[in-house]
Amino acid sequence: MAKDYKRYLITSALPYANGPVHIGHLAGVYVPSDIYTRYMRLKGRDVISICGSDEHGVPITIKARKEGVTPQQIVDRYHNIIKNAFEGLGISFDIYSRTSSPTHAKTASEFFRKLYDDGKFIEKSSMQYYDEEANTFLADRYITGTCPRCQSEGAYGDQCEKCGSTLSPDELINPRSAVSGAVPVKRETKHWYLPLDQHEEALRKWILEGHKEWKSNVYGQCKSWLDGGLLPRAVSRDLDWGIPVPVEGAEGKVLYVWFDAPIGYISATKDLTPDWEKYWKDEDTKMVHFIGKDNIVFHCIVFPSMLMAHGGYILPENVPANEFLNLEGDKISTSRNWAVWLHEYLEDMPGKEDVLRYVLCANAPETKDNDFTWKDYQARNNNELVAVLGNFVNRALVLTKKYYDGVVPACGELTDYDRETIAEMSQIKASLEANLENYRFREALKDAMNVARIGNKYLADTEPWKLIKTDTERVKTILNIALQITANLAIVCEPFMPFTAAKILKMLAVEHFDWERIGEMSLLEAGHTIGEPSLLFEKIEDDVIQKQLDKLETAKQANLAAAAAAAPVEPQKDNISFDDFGKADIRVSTILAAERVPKTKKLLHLTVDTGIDTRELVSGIAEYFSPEELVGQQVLVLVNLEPREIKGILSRGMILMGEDASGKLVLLQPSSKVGSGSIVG
RNA sequence: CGCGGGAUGGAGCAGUUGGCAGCUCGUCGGGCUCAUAACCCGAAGGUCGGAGGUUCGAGUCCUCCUCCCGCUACCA
Repeated sequence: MAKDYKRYLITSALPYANGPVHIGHLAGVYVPSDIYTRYMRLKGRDVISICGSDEHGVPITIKARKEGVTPQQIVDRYHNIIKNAFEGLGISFDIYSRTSSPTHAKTASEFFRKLYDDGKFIEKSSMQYYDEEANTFLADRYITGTCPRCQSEGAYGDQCEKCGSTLSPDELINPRSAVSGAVPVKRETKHWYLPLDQHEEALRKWILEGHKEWKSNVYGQCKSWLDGGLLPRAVSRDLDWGIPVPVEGAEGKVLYVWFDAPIGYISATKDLTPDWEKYWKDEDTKMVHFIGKDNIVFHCIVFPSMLMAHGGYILPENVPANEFLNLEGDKISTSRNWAVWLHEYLEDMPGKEDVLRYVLCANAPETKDNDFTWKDYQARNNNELVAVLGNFVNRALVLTKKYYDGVVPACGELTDYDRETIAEMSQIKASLEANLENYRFREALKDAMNVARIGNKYLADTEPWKLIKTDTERVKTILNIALQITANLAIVCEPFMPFTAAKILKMLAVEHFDWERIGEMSLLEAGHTIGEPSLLFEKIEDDVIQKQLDKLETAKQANLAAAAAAAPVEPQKDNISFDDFGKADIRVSTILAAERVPKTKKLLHLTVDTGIDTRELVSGIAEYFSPEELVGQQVLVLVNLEPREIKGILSRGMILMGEDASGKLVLLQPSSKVGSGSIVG
């Protein structure tokens, strides 16, 4: 903190170009980074703000295949939507680049090659699943099959969502490619690994000893990784979309998107300025990564390891990662279309860019996940922006217009009360700057709003509208001070609400105020003529909010319908003989006891009377049934299924359930009670 | 026993090294009328997720537990 940096390099997480940007991205990354960058610029510091689209990786190829277009068409579409939306909100990157640019291909390629030539990689061959129809190797996530633990369908190669167990693709029963549906085959493939373990000590010293001031979520996450021991990490993939691995015999292989993406920060800087090296390689540069919590490990462990392996680069001085923003109580989800999309907001709410910036900053998930609701948005606009900020500015300007025809009156003798108010104003700057320097943007925004609060209180206490009848000299001083406070607002709003700051300046008929003058009461000279007052913010009525809520509801319904339609009825399985069927022993059983399996989300530990015996089994149905409602129910149990140990409990059988396309489970039970042990067949 | 973060008046959040529990919004009462019925003052409302412990003193430190979120390495 004590160090005096000569220049600042601000990066914001590269948005992945398989969808537009939503309010979660904004609140977590782009609004804070823009506030910080604007503040740095206002302080007159040498600062550049870097961002761009992250355009490689498997999900983009999948999306392209689904839509029958090329990956390039996908990324072109979203790159443009994202870039324009950022501009619309006043996010002031010095450059918004993209990882499909020629500069990036060259930079990433050279970066890899340097590490390769210096022997920084490990080469390893392994057998991986390959989809012969789609001609592609399959990431774990893109292999589905039956879970070996809980027998449920649709488990992924890395995890079963039903029972929560962590899997490897080899364990899946009847593996299928999620890309084409084909049965995948094993093929040998060679990849390069970055041995993170070799950088463990350096990382440990750098973060755990050198950066104890990092946010607790970031520091804790890093500590946990470092304490757990790092492993070599693959940095290449078998894919035809991305930066080719620049090594002989590496045809058909590209750089892993997480190797390629952070280098995007470097190549974007190159596109911005020929002086890029002084930002990346000079110890006097302070680099700050703005990211969401899902990115912590890549920006604190993987990318720094890459930079250290390469040599010559500086490491980030801070990584102020935010938590997540929810929407109306539910997780924001691109695939479920549960989001407020920035480009749509800008269309639906023209002229309300700063309202969104304000709400997202005031409610930013700085220490924990927060919730965005349209009602809260409306309340903050109406009760804070309109009532406190907009109203004060309007009062000061309208009174000046009315009493002095828009000419700033001279400040006369000060009363004790004036001096108190001026003293309060003089304290704003230190607090505001300390909060901004330490990434406490919510608190900083409060400091800025306090200026308007001070102004409102000052007018209420001095009552110029009464004094104008008795003491016109005094009113001049009061309005002079009110106008100086208004001028101060123009400065303090700039990092948070640039559109509003510009509007205030225009109304004051002033070009610019220097940031360093915050707190001064001589910003406007007596005799200066101000411009026409207009409203900074307008009230947002219920119907506008209702429209947005309806829109979300529509998205939710459409999404449910689409999910049902997109998930067609499972095709019929291969025929079996009567004998095969006869092997299955299904009995009507009664549930005697049920309790949750501790530390799991989905598992219930059941005791059932099968008629044959009383036995224990574990079932992944806890999300749909509470233990209480199950006790006493009759269900169908496949009793001669091979017993399996789940979470330390031997499960002897499987409850048969009906499952719809959304994964919702229902009990199958006899239409009237029959004896336990009754045969189903 | 996988790891990390979180839980504080009705809502959203602060709470630095342990020292009288704060802020914004909402609610109620009052004032004001320049202002977008906006503004100003006052009040009510919290056993700080639960249980135990350390201490003269715990929201804060220790132990255990519950719930929410994220990560768990081929998930961007």
